Amino acid sequence: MTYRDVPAKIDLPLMEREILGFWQQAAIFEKSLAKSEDGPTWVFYEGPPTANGKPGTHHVEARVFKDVFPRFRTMKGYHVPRKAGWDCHGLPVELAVEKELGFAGKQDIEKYGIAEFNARCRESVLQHVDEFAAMTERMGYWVDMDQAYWTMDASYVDSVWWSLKKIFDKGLLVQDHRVSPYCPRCGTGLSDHELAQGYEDIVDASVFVKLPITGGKIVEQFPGAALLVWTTTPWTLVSNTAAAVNPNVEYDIAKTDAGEIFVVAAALRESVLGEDSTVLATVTGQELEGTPYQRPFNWVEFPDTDAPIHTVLLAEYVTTEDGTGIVHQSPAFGAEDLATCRAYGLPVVNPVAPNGEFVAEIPHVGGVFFKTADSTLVDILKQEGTLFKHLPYEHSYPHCWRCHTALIYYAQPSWYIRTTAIKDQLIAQNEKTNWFPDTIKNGRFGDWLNNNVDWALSRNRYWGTPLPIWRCAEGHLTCVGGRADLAQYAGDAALEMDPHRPFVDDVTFPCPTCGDTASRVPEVIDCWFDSGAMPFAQYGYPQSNVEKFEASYPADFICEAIDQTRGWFYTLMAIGTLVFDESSYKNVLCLGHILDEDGRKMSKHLGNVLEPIPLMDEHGADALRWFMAVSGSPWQARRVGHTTIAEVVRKTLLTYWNTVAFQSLYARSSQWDGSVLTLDNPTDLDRWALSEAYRLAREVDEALEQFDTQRAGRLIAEYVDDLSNWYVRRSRRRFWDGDAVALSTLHQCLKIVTQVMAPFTPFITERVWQDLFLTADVESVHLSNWPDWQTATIDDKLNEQVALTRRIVELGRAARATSGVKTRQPLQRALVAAAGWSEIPESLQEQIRDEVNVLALEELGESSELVDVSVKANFKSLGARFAKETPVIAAAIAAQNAAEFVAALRENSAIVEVGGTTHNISLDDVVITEVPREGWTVASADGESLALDLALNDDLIAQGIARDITRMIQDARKTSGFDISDRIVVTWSASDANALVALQTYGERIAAEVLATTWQQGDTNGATLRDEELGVSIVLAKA
RNA sequence: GGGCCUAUAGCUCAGCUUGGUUAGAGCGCUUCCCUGAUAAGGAAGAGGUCGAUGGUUCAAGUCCAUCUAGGCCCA
Repeated sequence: MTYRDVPAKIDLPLMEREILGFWQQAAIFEKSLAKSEDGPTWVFYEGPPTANGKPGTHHVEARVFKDVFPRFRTMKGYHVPRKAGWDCHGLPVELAVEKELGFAGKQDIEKYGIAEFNARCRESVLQHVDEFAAMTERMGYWVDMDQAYWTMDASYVDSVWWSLKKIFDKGLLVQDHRVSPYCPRCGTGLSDHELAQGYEDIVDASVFVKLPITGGKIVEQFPGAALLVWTTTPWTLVSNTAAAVNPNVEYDIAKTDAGEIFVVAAALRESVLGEDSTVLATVTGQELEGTPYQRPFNWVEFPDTDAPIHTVLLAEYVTTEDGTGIVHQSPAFGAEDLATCRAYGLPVVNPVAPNGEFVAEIPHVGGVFFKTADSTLVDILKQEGTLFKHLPYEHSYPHCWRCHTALIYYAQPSWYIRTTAIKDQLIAQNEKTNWFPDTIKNGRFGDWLNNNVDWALSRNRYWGTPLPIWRCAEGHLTCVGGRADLAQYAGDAALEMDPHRPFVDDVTFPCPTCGDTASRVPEVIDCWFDSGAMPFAQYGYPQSNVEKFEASYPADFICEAIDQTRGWFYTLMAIGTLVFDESSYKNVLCLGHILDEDGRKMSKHLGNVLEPIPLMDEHGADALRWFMAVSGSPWQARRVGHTTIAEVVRKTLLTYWNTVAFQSLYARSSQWDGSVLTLDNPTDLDRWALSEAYRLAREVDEALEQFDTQRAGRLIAEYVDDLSNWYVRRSRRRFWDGDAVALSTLHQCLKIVTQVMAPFTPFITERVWQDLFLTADVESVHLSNWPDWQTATIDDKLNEQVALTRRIVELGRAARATSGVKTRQPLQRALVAAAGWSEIPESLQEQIRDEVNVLALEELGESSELVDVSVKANFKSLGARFAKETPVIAAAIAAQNAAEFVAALRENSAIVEVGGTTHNISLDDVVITEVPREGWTVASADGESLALDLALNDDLIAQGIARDITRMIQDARKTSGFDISDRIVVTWSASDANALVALQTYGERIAAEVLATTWQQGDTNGATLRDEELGVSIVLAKA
């Protein structure tokens, strides 16, 4: 073991590239897995990024956390396999390819050929995966990309099919006609996820429409009465099927000042009909049920039925928040409408074709795009006198996020997973899950589960896992659980088949029920099912790797950004529960988003995207990683920019590096190489530094157990600062002397910091390990074990004493600053008052004397003629006892003669009298502050004080001059380019009497300090080093 | 429109769970000090109506309500 030369300056990005080479060449990641093979497994699942675009900085964020915890756990002895994964399927990939090929829609794809189109999709995925791989490697995210799972792999599809068959066999995979958002241009339904991206603010016509009542009590009593409905989608009036009211709401039958009679919700009457309207009667919604009315357009034919078409229905969801409290029902275009009308057995009529146009046979609007038809329809309503009011209505309406076509809520056949059937189970699984932060569990995610709707699984698209259901003309369904299963029905050719469209579409077989030919249904599945199936599909389970899967289910840890709440976090839990009756993860870390420097979301559109690789090439991957993990809370949105990243580098990483360089410099200059540690006779400061290092190892350990990287990072930063700016600063002399105990102590402390930092900043810590700590047994910091703090000595009392020492030093510096006497001028004494002072060991007092540059320290407390005592209330203690009376008691305490009061308190307990009542006051009830009397230079804070005696004498002055000269020579050594260990010859002369005394009296001390082997008074003609103020001239030469 | 999160110094953020009387850190700024880790380090200062309003309390940055602004998710 030898210390290598550590340069004071470091090019972080350059160093990182070297380390990447080392890791690869020495296979460190593989060794870290092999080393921990016998340890307990800590299961991590990689959420596959969608390979449909370039990676962004937000991908780095998630990957930092996905790397920190596995590295940490590995150092703690766990085995943490990390299998990479790529999400390959889905509309995003298709759209990217469509754009590349300049396609306008599905017709173009079919013309081009599905096989060719899907081949292009596959290529596109491969290209983007390469970019992700490059980013992943550059940032030092250790994940096995050679064994990555790809959701488009045949074995993966086999597993997905297997799970779908399990769900199908439970009766939970069903086809249904439901209303879902649908893009007429793309010709497919959209997932909720896609929907969210496409809301646009638009202005629609909102209309109040009269529906004349055609029978029943109301119209008998009030002839001409009409229902009044409100809608923002006039085009749906064509297929009006019913009107719905809330059974528990009161409705007014009211007359407008124009003499018309309407039924509207009582709560909305004034706002809709005007304040002048008069109420003729009031009924409940319940009483309106069954009231027949005349529909606005009678162009659509309804099938013959006994169901109550064009009457009033009851529906709890109707509110009186806006509109009229009566909702027009068109079940083909609204999920709630459909549910309400279904309950009454009403038929679903749909005059709009899948391309978004009204079918040709509809008068006036046949062949017109649904949204465009609004104005024509409003005009007709106006002409017929059934339009009551017409207002522009601004709202956000979903559009296709890619082609900006207005979406239509559209009833169409789709395949669903009936997740509502397992809702209670999902809620129970969520209860067992640890969320970080905890608020997601019962908040965002819990709400989502409570409002669970069935999973719309199918997509009428091309590049996706085909839905493995075959259907015959009779409608018998056969769900196939993999290619092997398919081969049972359709022959062995299926075994080797690419299980994508169009190949799978060509496979037919005799229906097992009736023998008719069964062919596959046309749909593919939502790609979110693919990623949610990764716990087993990544291993091709159950077709292969059965043990591997069983040993790694469920996961101990998953981590993604918060937008995955309803994405991957949900699909993982849902599929796990559907297939294995158990959620697939135990702990989930939910990250906040990364924003730009102005707090805006990063988007291509705004041009504020930070590209990860250039960012890391500028600041270093460690810097970016440290920033992500430590700056701010992981689960809160955070701003990232060049300045903020540069700052963390300077503050913590460079301070750490400087300390390492310091250690290396002095160890090497005294031929100390770290092979033998001498820790036998440590100083108090040595004991403190080591004790604090082990405390750090413990506290970082505890913080990371709670996934709290911010706390861990703050602890590390504090320790690095303590080590550098207190331990090293105070121990410099010992390092100059090559003190083996000091070198051993700093060696050990740095080793511990290096280890606890390693999960966060794997590059710089590896560099340091190679330079200082490399041994034959442990060739990488990432193969080392977490520092063993359990058996180490952590001395809390010493820590408190050092903390007090440092506070006193701060007071000393503050007093120096106000005194105007330079710190280089020694002073005779300082007086200190602080609780616990009497126990401060001599060695720590020495630190204070040295830092403050005084010859002696004395305790202030006992010499009462020098001190003023003040006493004030401790509100926390008094408040608990006296509540309302606290302020008067506090005032009474302040009014006491402080000196006598404190004396009484210290004797026993004191008494204050308020309004004739006496109260016992104890020491706990007050805060006592002792400050020196006037005439001293004093600094105090929080009841602790230091006072400087500013009196000077000749000797003190001489010592001050000696120190000035020392400093002058040291400066000259440096500017002359001498090495720190060069010995010198000093020739001096003095023109000032004081200086002469100082040089004579303290010459030996100065000589020792500046490494002078010869110290002589003599001829200094031509000296470059002269100080007129001091009256000193000096000639330096190398010895 | 609904739910959740956030708002503290010029900037980036702690503190809020468990209320206690001078609200902190880092960066930046001014002045000074120290100096063989030195393109570092330290001290002092300027800079805060702790988003707004109201409430609870002897006491509110901290608890409650409402509002405003931003973010996220949903509709």
